[in-house]
Amino acid sequence: MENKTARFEKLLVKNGLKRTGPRLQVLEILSGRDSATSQPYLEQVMGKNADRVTLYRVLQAFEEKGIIHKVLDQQGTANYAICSDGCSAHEHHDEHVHFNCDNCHKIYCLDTVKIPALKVPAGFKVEHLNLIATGLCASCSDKVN
Amino acid sequence: MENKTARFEKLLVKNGLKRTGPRLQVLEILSGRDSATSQPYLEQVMGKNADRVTLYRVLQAFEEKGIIHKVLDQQGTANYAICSDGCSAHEHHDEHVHFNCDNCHKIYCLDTVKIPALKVPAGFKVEHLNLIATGLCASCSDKVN
DNA sequence: ATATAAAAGCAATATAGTTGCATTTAAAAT
DNA sequence: ATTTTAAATGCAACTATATTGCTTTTATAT
Repeated sequence: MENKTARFEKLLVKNGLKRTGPRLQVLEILSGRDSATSQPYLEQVMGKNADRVTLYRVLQAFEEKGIIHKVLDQQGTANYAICSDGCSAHEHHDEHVHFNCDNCHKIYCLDTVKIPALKVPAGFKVEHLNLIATGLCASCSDKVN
Repeated sequence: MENKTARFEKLLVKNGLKRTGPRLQVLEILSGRDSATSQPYLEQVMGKNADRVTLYRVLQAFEEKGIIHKVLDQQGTANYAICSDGCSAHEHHDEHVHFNCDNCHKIYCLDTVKIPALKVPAGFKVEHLNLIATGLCASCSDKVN
């Protein structure tokens, strides 16, 4: 694999964002995880490397640029995951299913599962769809059996 | 229509809950609305008729008994709506679509729109589905045109 | 009328997120 | 290399939502 940090630096520059410590660290953390990551977790892991407010602003900037997307968990807490290709500042294309495991509480982006089209009552104009499934993830249902 | 308060009182008794002022008022408010109602709104409307904590506990009790269901809005704030028949303390059956209007911010329960079944990756066990659509509700898309 | 479990009230605290402003710094311009 | 400057960070204070422990009140059964 190519140098990861270099890739992240390019990504920042491409989006008109300066190459800063907190930003690189957030990308580093998010890219190393197989599920969406909560703000509180990020805050804890980053420790004193960045102020809480900085973290919030980094996340907001990344979301606006289409670098990450936000998904709320069952408690309403923000979780973030790196976007698939095809997202940009102009539009997110993350209309995949999010799977919320009742056991390990991880939130998986099921990129392969598309949200089916929907018939809504007359007059309603659907702009975006957000489907959250809950249950047991592959790893946890394994353990139970 | 039959006396509404009497109906609510029966509902409480049926669920082993005492007939109290705050509880009746919450039912009164929720039943008079055409969309899900946020905790902050309820708190404001109830004013000094009930303590904040009481309100939270009423909502929690109702949810546990299957009288109301909770849906989080895009900010992660809890909103509540009276359940359709068929919900109970043992299980909720509110797997309808929630429609979140970008303009008036009302959350509609689209009871008639069922969530389509879903194919998920091997190993994942889906327990519940929660589909939130955003866009313009019938009333708001009317106004725009 | 009384007893009692349940509910409500009150105070304090937790958690997530925001705002305004001063300081620092990455990167552009010289 | 230095300087400049817009962008980013840090800090302090604050807001909103939600929770916990404990005391008092009350709906209901006896």
